[in-house]
Amino acid sequence: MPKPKIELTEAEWRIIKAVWENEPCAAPAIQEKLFPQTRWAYSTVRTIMDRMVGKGLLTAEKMRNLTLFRSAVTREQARRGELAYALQHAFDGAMAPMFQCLLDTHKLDAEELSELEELIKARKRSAKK
Amino acid sequence: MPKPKIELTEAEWRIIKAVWENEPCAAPAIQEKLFPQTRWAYSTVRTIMDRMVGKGLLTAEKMRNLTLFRSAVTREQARRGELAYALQHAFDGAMAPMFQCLLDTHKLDAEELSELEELIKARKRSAKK
DNA sequence: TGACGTTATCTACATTTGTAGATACTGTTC
DNA sequence: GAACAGTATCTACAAATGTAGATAACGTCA
Repeated sequence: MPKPKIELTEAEWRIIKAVWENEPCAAPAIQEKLFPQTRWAYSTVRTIMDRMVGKGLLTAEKMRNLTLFRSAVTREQARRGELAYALQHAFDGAMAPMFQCLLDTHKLDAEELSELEELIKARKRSAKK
Repeated sequence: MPKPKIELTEAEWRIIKAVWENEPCAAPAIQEKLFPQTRWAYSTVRTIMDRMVGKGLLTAEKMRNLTLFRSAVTREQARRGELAYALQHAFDGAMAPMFQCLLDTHKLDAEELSELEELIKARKRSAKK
């Protein structure tokens, strides 16, 4: 069965995104990469990453003096987890109100709306067959 | 200006939902209402509610021996906050991938898909004028 | 006015998260 | 083999969150 409930904190999101883009990678590289935005010290990054390994969000493999990290959940899984959280808590599991809110809040131009329509049509087609 | 960044924890969601449905209300009532699902003690509920007042999520008004609580953010605001969090962190602000993920993850039948299409069409109309 | 049920207040403690300094180790290069 | 740069480990601490017991105060009804 799939990973149960994937939920990431803000810091964890930052890190796993960097990992996805550099996989496999060492902690110092991630720290450097994030430093401009976060100003985090190496030990900060490393602590979070180690904790993420404990949670099953990353895996670590030690080679000589280097620890290589890899993501243990895919971007899709993480995204789904985040959406599931919002859907469950804020919308009691009801999709329509969620879409409604999304459409109400984020002003999309006609073109973007058409794009969404396309997505739905595509889904309809694939569901039908 | 509107409330900056509204983010609720799981426990806070539970409570504010109960408040929205009973507003204005006293803490003991909320505790009783939630007890079947949560098994929380009165002091647990009360502590969370007091902290929520501190965060500006609820307001409290003391009358004699009773404290009446009211929500300080609307359901819509809270929903928007939750979606904004997901959109920002999981999708880097891009709506289309978010919709895509939503459609991929939660299987909707033809009817529900049409409903969504309707929502989009309605939005198109109102945007046009 | 004393007892009782209701509500409130205080204090406490474990866990998780954010943050990082200090110190130790390792492999490489004179 | 001493120095050094790069990496890792350990320890720490504050804030936020989840959880609740113990105690006090209030209002009401005999």
